[in-house]
Amino acid sequence: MADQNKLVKEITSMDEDFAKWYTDVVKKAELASYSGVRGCMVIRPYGTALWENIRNDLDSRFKATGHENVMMPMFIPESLLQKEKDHVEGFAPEVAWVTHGGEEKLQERLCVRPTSETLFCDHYSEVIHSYKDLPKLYNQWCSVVRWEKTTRPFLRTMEFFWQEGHTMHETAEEAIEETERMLNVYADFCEQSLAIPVVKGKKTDKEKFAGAESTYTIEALMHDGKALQSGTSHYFGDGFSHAFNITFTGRENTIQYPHQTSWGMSSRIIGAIIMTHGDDNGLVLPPAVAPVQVVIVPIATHKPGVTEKAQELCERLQKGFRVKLDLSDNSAGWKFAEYEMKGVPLRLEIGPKDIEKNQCVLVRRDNREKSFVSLDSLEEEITAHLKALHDALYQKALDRREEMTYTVSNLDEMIENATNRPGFIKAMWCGELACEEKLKEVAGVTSRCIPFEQEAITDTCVCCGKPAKHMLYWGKAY
RNA sequence: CGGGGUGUGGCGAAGUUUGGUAUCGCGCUUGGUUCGGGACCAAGAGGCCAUGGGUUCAAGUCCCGUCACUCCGACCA
Repeated sequence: MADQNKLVKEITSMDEDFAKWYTDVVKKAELASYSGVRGCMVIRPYGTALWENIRNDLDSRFKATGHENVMMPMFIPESLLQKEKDHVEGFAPEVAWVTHGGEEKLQERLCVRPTSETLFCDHYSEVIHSYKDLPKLYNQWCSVVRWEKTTRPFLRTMEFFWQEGHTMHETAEEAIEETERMLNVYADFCEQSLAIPVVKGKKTDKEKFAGAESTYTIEALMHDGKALQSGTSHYFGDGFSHAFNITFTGRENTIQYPHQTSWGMSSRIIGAIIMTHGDDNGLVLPPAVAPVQVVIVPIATHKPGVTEKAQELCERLQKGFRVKLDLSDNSAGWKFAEYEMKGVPLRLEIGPKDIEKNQCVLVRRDNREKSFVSLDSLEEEITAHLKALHDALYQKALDRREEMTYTVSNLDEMIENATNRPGFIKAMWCGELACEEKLKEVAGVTSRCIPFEQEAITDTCVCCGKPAKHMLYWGKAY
């Protein structure tokens, strides 16, 4: 009653301390907990169920675009990693090495995969011989290891879970098309399933993936105004093909090198969900991936018939939704708070008064609006409310992003904005690395992407004043 | 990897300044009463105070090291 809007007292409010709010939500919603291994987390059942839903949704999108799943080794011999120069330079500082097998020192050390381009390439060199073998459209679900200095649950851990697609194509055009196609798959997934609006674009050379010719990205804006790269798609050209000697006989009977792509989305996206939709009462989950879409809280279970009615309702709804019935002897109020903290989209309350009137109470997580719903039309109501909730989450996130997106035309404005207002900053750029570096130094921002949707703000670079080539999104990033 | 902070039952903390054998709240167990926004009563269980050394008759407390977590930078999905 002291604070009507914040019913869950155990979570630090966002305004007070966003970083603490984040870890509170991760812990209180039982998504993950720290493990005994430095920088690695235990993803708890609720977090795992969320990841499985994300995975199944994405996987079906990959299948629909013609991809097949494979499983590669988790070790990479040093010589294999060394084959592509830019790639190894990019990853060398953060790979973990296996030097012993049992008691014996290995002749060649093995790295624990930080990403699997080299393994895929090694395999592709064996299985690709003719243009008829192309395209190869492979994906793998796995975990990878990067020896990070600083870690945070989901956002940056030493081991993280992801999928990595690796494809080979006959022509550059086809590969570029694939790179763009998969970026769109990610963007659609974020918007349709996670209710997270994203900006699609291309990374600058400074920010692109080690070994890639070009890197595409989807960038999302978190509640605190920091950007989160939510998925990437890379076009490699034929650089790795040359390095790994992958060749095929083309249609004209000549030896050719295939063109490659890779693309990935990681368990970091769970961090994006938390920081896009969460509020001071905890997690808010988009219905498409929520482990529990509807929780049923029976009221006054000691009264005759209540438990039975709740069970009956649960069985009925399980046919169409992910439903949980909580029959524990915690108080109703405790349960309300608990499932709000865990972000369950809809709550149904059913008590003696409802049973009399053949209704139940339906409460939405995002705005906590209550309505009385007839049991006769419950399925329809739930479907409609889940849809409305998804749309509201998306719209709210989009509105916030727009509110927190600023446009600047010179260096003073850039510094003033970056210092005082968290969010995306749109500004023109000449294309020079020096300007990117200077902006990082004087304003603390990095280029997030060169958006596909370009606007002409001015015709000069925000930093040096020379003629501008592109409009970029800038910001501080996770 | 540089700078700061923190480590005490499962969780959150007090106790550290000024050494004297560990306290509180929540949670947990059992029984009972409750039940429409984190219920109440009663009785219990649970900690060699992160870790390794050192000082001392005596260390949660003082000294040195290590580890983990965390915040701010640098690096990165």
